[in-house]
Amino acid sequence: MRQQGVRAQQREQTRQALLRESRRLFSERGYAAVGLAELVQAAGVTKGALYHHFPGGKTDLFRAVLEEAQQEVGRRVAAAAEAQDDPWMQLTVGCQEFLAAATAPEIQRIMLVDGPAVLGWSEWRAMDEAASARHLAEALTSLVEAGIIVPQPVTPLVHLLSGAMNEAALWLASPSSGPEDLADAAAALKRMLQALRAD
Amino acid sequence: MRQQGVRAQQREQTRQALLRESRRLFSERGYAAVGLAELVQAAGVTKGALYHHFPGGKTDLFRAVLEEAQQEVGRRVAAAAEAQDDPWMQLTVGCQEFLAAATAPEIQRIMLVDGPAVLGWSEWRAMDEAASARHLAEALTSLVEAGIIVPQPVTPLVHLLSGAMNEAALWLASPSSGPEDLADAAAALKRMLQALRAD
DNA sequence: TCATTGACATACCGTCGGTACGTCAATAGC
DNA sequence: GCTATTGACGTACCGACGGTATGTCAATGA
Repeated sequence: MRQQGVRAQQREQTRQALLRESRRLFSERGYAAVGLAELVQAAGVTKGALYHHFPGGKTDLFRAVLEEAQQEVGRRVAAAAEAQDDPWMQLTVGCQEFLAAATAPEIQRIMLVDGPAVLGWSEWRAMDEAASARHLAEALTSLVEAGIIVPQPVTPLVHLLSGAMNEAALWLASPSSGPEDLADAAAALKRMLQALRAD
Repeated sequence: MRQQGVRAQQREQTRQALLRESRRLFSERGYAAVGLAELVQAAGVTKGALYHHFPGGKTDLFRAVLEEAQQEVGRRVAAAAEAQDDPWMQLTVGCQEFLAAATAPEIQRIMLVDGPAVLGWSEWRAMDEAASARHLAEALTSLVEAGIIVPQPVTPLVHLLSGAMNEAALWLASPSSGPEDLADAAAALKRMLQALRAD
């Protein structure tokens, strides 16, 4: 199925180079500080190629990079959760995994800082929903239905928890926090989750 | 004390016009979408005036606007909290007030979306700390010392709660949520706070 | 009264995102 | 196998934008 014709092969290669280099540059210096000239040079192509693959220009390219990063996080969280049998453990382990995944430098800035500003909060939120917040919502819903969590609307909960973890990840990755803070943050988060339980 | 000389009076007037119009434009269309030309025209001045008052240019102007917005929120939260006698009520009422204040459209985008992206998360966080998160930290600290909250490091808590409220405010102000969601979000937040109590 | 300075306005520059157009090889049809 | 077509770019250029250097003129202080 792969490599049907030298044409599509080259195409995919160029696209991947663009994605890879832009992700690196965006995460290192931020969306606004990276120019297209530098971007295409790093990828070994020209602006013509960029606009051929991403008609929307810089914004479109960023959108693709963001989606990639978000889905990576989403997969990591889902995988960690599915390794657990107990629904409650799926929630807590998933949250821990999210904290770890969102702390990675190559993810941080793109997903949590530039994302909302470049694409607007609504679109960012929709993408986040599709990639990873969806899992959180599903986990909470099933826990409510199972009676493990006290009955309540899950949507506000998703936003509160999602926001808490996002900010915590930002803090944990910042120079103002040390490696020992991760445990404290995880513990505090666990306590907050515990508060939702019915028993 | 006010109006010492026609000179300082005009100066302050120009500065306020710049601040007011830029805050309006930034909150309406976002930092990146507003050009300096439009900005200075709306304020009735020229770029020379802008760079005279804000040597750092667009970034400096945004920083001043952000600081203004943050301190407004901080004052509202502090005022609401101080109206309460019970320390625990100070915390909960302060959080509710923050939710209300941060939902205002003229605050939202500047404080929660563009802020971290334009100035970087570190600087944004430092300003937030000085303006409003400080109050949250103090309230939590005194509650821990009073034995009302279980002993634990407060810094992670501050970040978790702050992030939760920020994201909740963003959601509550978005078209994807209705006015009835505010009560649900407030209730969920209250439950999370309740989880911190020792009794 | 006059020199100084502060609060701007004007003119200009480099850079950046975006677009129009040209090029050339890979594919498709005969 | 030959040719028409198309797709994947490269090149040249444009307008707009943020930023700066310089000019101007009234308020201030001696």
